[in-house]
Amino acid sequence: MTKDPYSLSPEEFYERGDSYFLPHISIDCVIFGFHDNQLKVLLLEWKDSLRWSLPGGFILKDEDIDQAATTILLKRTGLEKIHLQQFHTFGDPNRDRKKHGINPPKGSNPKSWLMDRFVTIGYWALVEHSKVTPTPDSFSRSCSWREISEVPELILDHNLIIEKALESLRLQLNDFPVGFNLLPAKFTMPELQSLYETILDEKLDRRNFQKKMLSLGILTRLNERKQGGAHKAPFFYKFDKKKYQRALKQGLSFGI
Amino acid sequence: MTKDPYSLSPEEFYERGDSYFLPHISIDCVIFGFHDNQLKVLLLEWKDSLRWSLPGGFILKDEDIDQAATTILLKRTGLEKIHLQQFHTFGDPNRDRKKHGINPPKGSNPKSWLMDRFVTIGYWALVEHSKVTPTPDSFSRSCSWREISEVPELILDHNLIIEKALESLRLQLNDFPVGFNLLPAKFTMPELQSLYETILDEKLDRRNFQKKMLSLGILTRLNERKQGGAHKAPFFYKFDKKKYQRALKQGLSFGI
DNA sequence: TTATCATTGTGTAAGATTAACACAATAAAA
DNA sequence: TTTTATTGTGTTAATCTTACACAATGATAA
Repeated sequence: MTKDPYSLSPEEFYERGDSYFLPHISIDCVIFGFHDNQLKVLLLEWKDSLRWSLPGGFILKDEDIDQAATTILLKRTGLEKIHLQQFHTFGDPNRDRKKHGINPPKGSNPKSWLMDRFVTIGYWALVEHSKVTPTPDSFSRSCSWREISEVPELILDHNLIIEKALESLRLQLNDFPVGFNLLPAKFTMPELQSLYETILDEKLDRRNFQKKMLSLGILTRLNERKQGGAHKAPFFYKFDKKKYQRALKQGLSFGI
Repeated sequence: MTKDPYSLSPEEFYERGDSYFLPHISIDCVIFGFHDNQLKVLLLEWKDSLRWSLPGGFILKDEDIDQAATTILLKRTGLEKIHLQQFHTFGDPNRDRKKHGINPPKGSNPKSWLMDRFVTIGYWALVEHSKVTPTPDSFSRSCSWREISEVPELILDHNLIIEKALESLRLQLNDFPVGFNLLPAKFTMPELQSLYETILDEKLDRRNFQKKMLSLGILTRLNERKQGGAHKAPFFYKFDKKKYQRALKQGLSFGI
């Protein structure tokens, strides 16, 4: 009972994880990144190599659920201080590994707490792709980015969880400029527009988009242009947190 | 184990409710009603008569969480086929009756599963005040409406849960005409406006409000006026579900 | 070296939506 | 019969959104 619960082997975890973690409750994280003009999610490939899943985990008996989600994000990406948005709790009674034909590793307890029905709490996070170090957990052999439109079949209802997360993200995008979290500190207007277009899955007018974004008063244009493209070099911008705080107080509309 | 879990006495429930229900997980419902131009919530008064709480309950081991919430709503109000909106899951590790000085009934097991830490899933519902038959559960001596601004101190974090529910309701109100669920089938424009003003907690222009509502194309004006008021008699309207379905397809904005 | 081309930066006008306000009609009470 | 507060129905001005025009730029092709 005094051992660090995160250093348990998979077998120990199956056998007696429930002495550390709440039974029947899990957390799954949809971690969004943006790279090469594509929206991506972080996925785990299981050691049996046939299954894919979302990064997830469990809640220590005396741990806050947001904290548990933060720990999952940290362990899979190396990132701290990232906003995690709880968006839905999934409680289909068939969320049960047994019912989905998932067996415990050979030699471990087939009556494990992990084989029970689980209610899972969904969180999403927006992270800067380049800052992430994808790190598998002890059940997985790899952790990697997958383009949102090319996500394979995942275990349980994880595909549905991604759908719901994306829906929630789109709604949030209208109320807060969350998209900026996906970009590096310096970005160009075409990059920002491409991000919005990808998340919302619709084309936007370049000129109106720029007007709207600048009118929010939360961007600072740098005296620097992005070189290397085949055409006119666009300016770099940065998201200005101080201006953002000021703008929030005036009750801005971030809808596109 | 074969007994109906909902017919257990409070003592039996404390003692062995966990052979029917998932441990550590509960559901709490914020049931909104509208009466006398006031927004109200349904509360339970405990048998010890010192505490108030939200209507809540637990999830059968093989039951869907939405279904569990539906059952709670039915048992407290007598209403079926009401939309329940899941809005947030509350997972503070101090959500624990012991830590809040709540004791089990005399004679029942002090180590009951019910005294453990619980993660609770919050749902809200909008119901027609006049159709509700407030019904206490076996732990409560009364079930009654309370005006939203006069809610007493509730157990655990139930006051916070109401706050979050109201926040979620306000956001939804901009995306869907949910408010109609709070009114009887026939209502006047001033009544509808008063409802919106109460939920949003702001005054609205009478003429612009009417224009906006009618422009949605989801209301039918009846050839009947509400008599009895001290002044000019306003028309009755009804919410037209067919028109609403048609309007949805065209992607309306319900924002006020 | 110069012309070409796709892209960026900035602006303007029409259309739609929202906000502010005016006045006649009406039902009950004075 | 008059008064009063409220309802029904506009109109106008202000704001926001949408659609589109054109010059400037930086790499590439001629």
